[in-house]
Amino acid sequence: MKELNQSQFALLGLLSIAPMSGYDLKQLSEWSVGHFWRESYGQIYPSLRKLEELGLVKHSTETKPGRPDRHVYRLTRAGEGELEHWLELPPVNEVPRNELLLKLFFGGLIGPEACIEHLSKHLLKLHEDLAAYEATQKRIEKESGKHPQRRYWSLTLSYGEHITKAQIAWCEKSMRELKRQGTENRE
Amino acid sequence: MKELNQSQFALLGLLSIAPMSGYDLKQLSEWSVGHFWRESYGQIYPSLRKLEELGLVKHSTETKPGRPDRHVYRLTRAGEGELEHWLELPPVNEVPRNELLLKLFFGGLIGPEACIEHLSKHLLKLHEDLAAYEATQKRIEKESGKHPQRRYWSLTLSYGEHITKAQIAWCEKSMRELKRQGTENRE
DNA sequence: CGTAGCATGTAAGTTGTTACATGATTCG
DNA sequence: CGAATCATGTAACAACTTACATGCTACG
Repeated sequence: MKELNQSQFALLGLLSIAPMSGYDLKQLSEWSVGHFWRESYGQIYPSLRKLEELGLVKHSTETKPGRPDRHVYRLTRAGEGELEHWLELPPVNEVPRNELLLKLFFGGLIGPEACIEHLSKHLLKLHEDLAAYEATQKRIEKESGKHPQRRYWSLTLSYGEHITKAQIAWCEKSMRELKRQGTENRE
Repeated sequence: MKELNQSQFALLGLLSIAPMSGYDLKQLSEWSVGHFWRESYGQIYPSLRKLEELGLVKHSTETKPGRPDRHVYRLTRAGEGELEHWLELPPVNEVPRNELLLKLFFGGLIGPEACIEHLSKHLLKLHEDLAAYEATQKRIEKESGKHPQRRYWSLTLSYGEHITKAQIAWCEKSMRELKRQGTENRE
């Protein structure tokens, strides 16, 4: 009676939106929860099997000529129950590793210029992320104008926007400081 | 000629601050980089061995009566070189998983009250984090008033402060919205 | 005609956590 | 006297990524 892991609950959650194949799960997850949750096929397909063994999902096969078979999974009652139970449990958040910060922490060894270089690349990425959040917001409004959960989806996008803006501010401030330091030290 | 992994570079980095034992590395890392990087003993001890095999660190043993032996590791020239080379490479940042956001994304299944509960717990944690950053800032000033890298250390703390404050703002806003929604729906 | 998309899946390897084992000393 | 701190380490497991394998269709 092994417990499910986070990945498996994530899949149950996505299946609560609509019945889907493994391929669909990957696609949907990428634009919907992709900014804070990623799954690879190497996790998805074996997990779907296991969930089915446990009776939490079941699949039906759709056949179309000239197309690979689609295995469409849907939640069972038991699956819904498990999911809801898990959703109520307080979320456990570990400290995410951040390689940029780690490199900056040891920045003295490579000097301010190299650090500024890392930061400016990061800054570009952040602006792209911001643009992506806006695009996703629009996509949610279009593709699910009526879906009762769209308010919750916006909540998680709003998170992305908040912390991305905060990172932009931090990046710009840090780059200014490093530049100042660089010129001061030449005296 | 297997490449080193992130953990091993992190250890090299910490050893660049001062020669240390595995135990010391764990202690130091917790308060210095602990808000964005964690290592367990299960990684530290085997990694130190491997780094020594590769000639990137070497250890000497300190013996004190009535105390366990300390294996103090220090960087070799080769180790410094490897570290610096890695620091120059552009950092790779994967999307960190966030269980809180995942649960909120599916919040429709448990309702606004349960989501507010999750958020308020998170909010408490965020305030603790903020307090911890201030304490660390002071500790840095005290314990390393002269260390040339302390500006870089402050940079990473500043990151923590920025995104923690942004998260606090997001939490409060989200809680307000969920409360509004909860009362509106009763009509 | 090559590339991207559709669609499934596996195998090998890497990485990481957790719990365990040991044992002395110091502090309350 | 019990708990925390100092200090090392291993074994078992869990989780995750990547590359590979297959093969058809639609598009430019």
